[in-house]
Amino acid sequence: MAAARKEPRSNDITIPATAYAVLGLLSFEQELSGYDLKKWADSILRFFYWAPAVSQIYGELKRLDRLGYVTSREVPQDDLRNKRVYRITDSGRAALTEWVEQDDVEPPVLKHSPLLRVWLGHLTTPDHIRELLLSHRANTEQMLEDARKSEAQAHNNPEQWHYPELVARFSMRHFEAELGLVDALLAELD
Amino acid sequence: MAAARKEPRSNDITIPATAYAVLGLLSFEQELSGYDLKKWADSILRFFYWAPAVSQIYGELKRLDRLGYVTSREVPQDDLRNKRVYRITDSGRAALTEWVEQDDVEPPVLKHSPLLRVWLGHLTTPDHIRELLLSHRANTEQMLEDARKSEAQAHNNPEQWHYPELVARFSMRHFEAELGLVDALLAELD
DNA sequence: CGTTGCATGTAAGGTGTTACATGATTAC
DNA sequence: GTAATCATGTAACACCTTACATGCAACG
Repeated sequence: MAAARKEPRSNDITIPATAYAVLGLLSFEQELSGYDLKKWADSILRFFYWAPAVSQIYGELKRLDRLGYVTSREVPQDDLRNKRVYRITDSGRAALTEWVEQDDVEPPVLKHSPLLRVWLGHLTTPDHIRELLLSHRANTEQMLEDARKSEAQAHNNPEQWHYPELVARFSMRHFEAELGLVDALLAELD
Repeated sequence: MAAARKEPRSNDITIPATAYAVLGLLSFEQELSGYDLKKWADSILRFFYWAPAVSQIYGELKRLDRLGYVTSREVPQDDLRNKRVYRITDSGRAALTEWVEQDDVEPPVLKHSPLLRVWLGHLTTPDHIRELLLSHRANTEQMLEDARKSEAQAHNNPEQWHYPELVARFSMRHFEAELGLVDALLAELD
């Protein structure tokens, strides 16, 4: 008998993690526009997941709408402009919860291009590699700083924000750890 | 004046990092088949980058061939079966080196779905979240063990393997750090 | 005798990006 | 007055995966 494959749960249509990420953003706030969602994703999600392109967010919203996971309405903006705000439905919240509780945890995906370059160090000089690592180190420091700000923000917020705060702290430490790893590697380069 | 965008260097056709990863594998060994490359990628690249599907490897090889970055020849296998082995060309080595030395370092991409789920913890119970983290922890421990083996292998090998050894050690520490972060998060869950 | 490894590829489809199009308002 | 922010979307394309097709050899 064919071994249990994907274990499609109940009435689940499988949608990508990105869709759940967008739905997840909507599970915190009342109503958000596609534009709002993009800003949010950029300011929070990018630390531990990643920030989808604007166009993809609009696409995902359309999909979520088709599935009945969100509803939307137009709110008048200025004069002639309208904006469309989205709200998660009960069905959407249920689907999202099911996804969160899903016991089959995919491992994190890491694509560390700086390291990929280091791995190919035999093609260039140690100086180049060192420079590359320092550049990566600077990027990481920037991320760490941003993550710290994000953590501070999450800190003074209602109960619902407990988990985001924990995750923000995790991210902070993650970037701190990365700095340590880079430094150790730099030290070993000699 | 339009700000410098992608800085297309010299005669560079931009090919994805994956293509360089495959080319990189070929920069160590003399000749490898698509099949060999897949095994390699699975056993090494996956720790800090990621392992492309078999079919993609064949696709990338075709592209690299078109670009003149690799050459191939058929070697008779058993009876009727042939296998095609690839070898990096001087032009390929030059292109790869240029890529390694490129000063515009893209940051690592992390898609941490377990954390994404934790972030949405308000939708479920702390027990579920704990379970999820323990599951992720077990996966990480497995990766750590594998990375250790890989590091040990890289250790007793010729000069060229110095950088892979450093990277293997980085990966080891990376997974150790991840375990630490998960444990800290678990502790804070109370 | 069934599974795994060896070995190579095609086809289809989903995921995600960039570029483009449009246009108002606000800030420097 | 030029750029940035707000605001939404389409189209084209690149990337990558799964499923499929094929078939021998070796191991248990």
